[in-house]
Amino acid sequence: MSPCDTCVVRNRAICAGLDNPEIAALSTMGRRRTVSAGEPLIWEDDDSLLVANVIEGVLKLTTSTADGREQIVGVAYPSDFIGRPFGQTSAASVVALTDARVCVFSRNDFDRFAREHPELEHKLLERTLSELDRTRAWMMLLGRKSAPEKIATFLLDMSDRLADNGCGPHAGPARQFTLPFSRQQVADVLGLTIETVSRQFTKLKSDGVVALPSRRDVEILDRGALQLLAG
Amino acid sequence: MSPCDTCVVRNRAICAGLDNPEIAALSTMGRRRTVSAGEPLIWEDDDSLLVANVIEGVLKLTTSTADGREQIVGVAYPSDFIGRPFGQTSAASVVALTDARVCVFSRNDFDRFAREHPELEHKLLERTLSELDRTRAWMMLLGRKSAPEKIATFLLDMSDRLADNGCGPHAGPARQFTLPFSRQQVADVLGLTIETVSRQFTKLKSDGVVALPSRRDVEILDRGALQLLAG
DNA sequence: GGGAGACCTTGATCGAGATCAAACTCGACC
DNA sequence: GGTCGAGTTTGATCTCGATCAAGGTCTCCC
Repeated sequence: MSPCDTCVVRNRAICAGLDNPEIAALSTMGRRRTVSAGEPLIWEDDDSLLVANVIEGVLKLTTSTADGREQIVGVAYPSDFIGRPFGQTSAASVVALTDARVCVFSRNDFDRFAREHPELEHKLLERTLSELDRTRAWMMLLGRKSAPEKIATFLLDMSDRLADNGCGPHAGPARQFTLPFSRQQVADVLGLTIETVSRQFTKLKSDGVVALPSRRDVEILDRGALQLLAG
Repeated sequence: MSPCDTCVVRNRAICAGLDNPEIAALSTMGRRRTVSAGEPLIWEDDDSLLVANVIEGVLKLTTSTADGREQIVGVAYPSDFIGRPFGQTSAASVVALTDARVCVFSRNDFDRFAREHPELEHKLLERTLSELDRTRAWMMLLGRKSAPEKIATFLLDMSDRLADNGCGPHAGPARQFTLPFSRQQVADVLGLTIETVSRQFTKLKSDGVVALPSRRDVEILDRGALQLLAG
């Protein structure tokens, strides 16, 4: 397998600020990997000590109870960072929602490299703080919002997240987009059942708030109404 | 107001690894402040740009909806870090649950200082990663656990958190402890109503799983049962 | 383009937890 | 000690979302 050069080039967020010799060093450590939709990102080492960068695609981070209930606790988009440097194994498991390409690093190598490159640690810190903010906002949704509010908030969030996937100028939220989630996965993000999600989608459609041209496609017809519903 | 020297001494987590001149520089930036139970930690600057370290006491981080529903999205114990360096204002508001002492820094000063001291940024990163792990585990609770499971998980979590508040050798989880939360605040942590929390406490008491000598005091009688209930 | 199966929608019913309402407890303060 | 009031418990009822149970639809693959 060749060094994962494209991931360090594409992943501006992680690598910005490193000058060239440092990028070269990071690139020799990373290995590119593809993961098909539905496949887990299996950590190759026995000790489960890997970290990764998303190059392309969307992955979910989930935790489950012993009896099989699942909660999606995070979603990783291109340029996002996956894994848990500097500590015990993260409890979450990672599964690709779409075909994905990632750049994988051994955790030990990555940790050592990060310690030697403060600029990388700084980027990682900013990114982790942002993720924590987002996660806390989601706690509000899970603990206190009703099903209609959850669905509306979810659609607005997806609209924002899927807007700036490309590299162009920030174009604002997307009016139409393709969900990387099945109905069950939407339920697992929102702490609902698949039936409730389906009913809420149907209601939004019949109220003329959204159009649903296909199972995965969403077109927002009345953003104001969604924002009102989102609470 | 004098430089906040005790906070940097006591807060090993933030300051470990900095050699003495650096500690001196940090200590000139921080100002000690006390906050009474129930009082918000009001950010003094107009632009709400402060960060802080907890020296003593417990504080809650909350988000609220427009119509007044509240969710506690984090709890800060001694040595924990509060605030949002390197970015826009965090959405959460901070209120002391007990009388508290904190060490406050101007965000700009702190940011600049952190950028110049990679060891501090590293500590901050480890801490933020741990907090993210904890927050994600809480998402599972909020999204997928039943009221009895939530209460049991909460009590076990409190037992762990309140155990190593002191500086002695790690003594394992506490068998009895004083909750820093009112019933309403427990409800706000767990995404329940106060009535449901009260009923679950009463049930655990009459089942002999816990003793409740006073409103705020808890004694765990049957930890195994709690762990079973926690799911 | 036809069949199979995964995924999704819809309907009927149920129940956990919310809501509404009232009594009780405990500590603070006079 | 008595009173006041916030905080808590307990009870009755209601409701939202879960659960149970069919159908329906899209897509993949031959």
